Amino acid sequence: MISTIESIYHRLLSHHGHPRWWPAKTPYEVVVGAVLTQNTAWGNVEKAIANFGDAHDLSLSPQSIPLSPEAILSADLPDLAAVIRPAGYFNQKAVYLKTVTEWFAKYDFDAAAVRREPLEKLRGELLATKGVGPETADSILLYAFDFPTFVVDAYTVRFCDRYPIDAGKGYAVVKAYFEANLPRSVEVYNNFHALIVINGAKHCRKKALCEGCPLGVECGRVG
DNA sequence: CGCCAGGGCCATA
DNA sequence: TATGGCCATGGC
Repeated sequence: MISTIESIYHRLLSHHGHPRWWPAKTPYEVVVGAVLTQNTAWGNVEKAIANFGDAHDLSLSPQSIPLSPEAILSADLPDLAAVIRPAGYFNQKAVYLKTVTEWFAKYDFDAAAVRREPLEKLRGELLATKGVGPETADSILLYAFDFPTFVVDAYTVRFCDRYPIDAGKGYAVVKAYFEANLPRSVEVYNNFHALIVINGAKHCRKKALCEGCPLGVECGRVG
């Protein structure tokens, strides 16, 4: 039902406005945020991001590390872990930040160079990177590098469950469902996933009935 | 106090 | 291939 999914998208868009995601200044900051937010509240990610320092500020503590790929690659693991501590799982994520940054190094930390490559090739490389699963890979490709790949996350699954939308089960199946029922558009994929998260965080958190949800009476089914 | 958050890895069967 | 344990902080 193409019209159904699209109508949901437009209802969310008119209700919440243009989301303008991902909240980050640079493509590399999206990459870092995508790893840090794994199973973690965004507020904690913001605290972790804020802990990265300015390379030119000599008053910073020795463990301070600038938010740049070069600095993260050369940083000692314990120091990096200390910086990202508020994001949780800091020992794992410190390693993951290094491995995903090593991937970015293949393109000389150049976002434009990444954008010249085929989507599926990049997706395969990212999925082969330790610490990068399907959601993180698609978040990076869509939000850092503007590739048309739909992001499926916990919010997306809850969203389908509550509406309800029978998008199937499993990451690849749900992703394919959305992509098959929407125009292949970076802007639509970007906005739709952002709106699902924004709407979910506001109205449809886990174990909470949806109150004031713009989607209508169907939304509120707990499944 | 317990539950949960914009997952992914790894061991086991 | 499909579960289940594990990782860890901070907000509510």
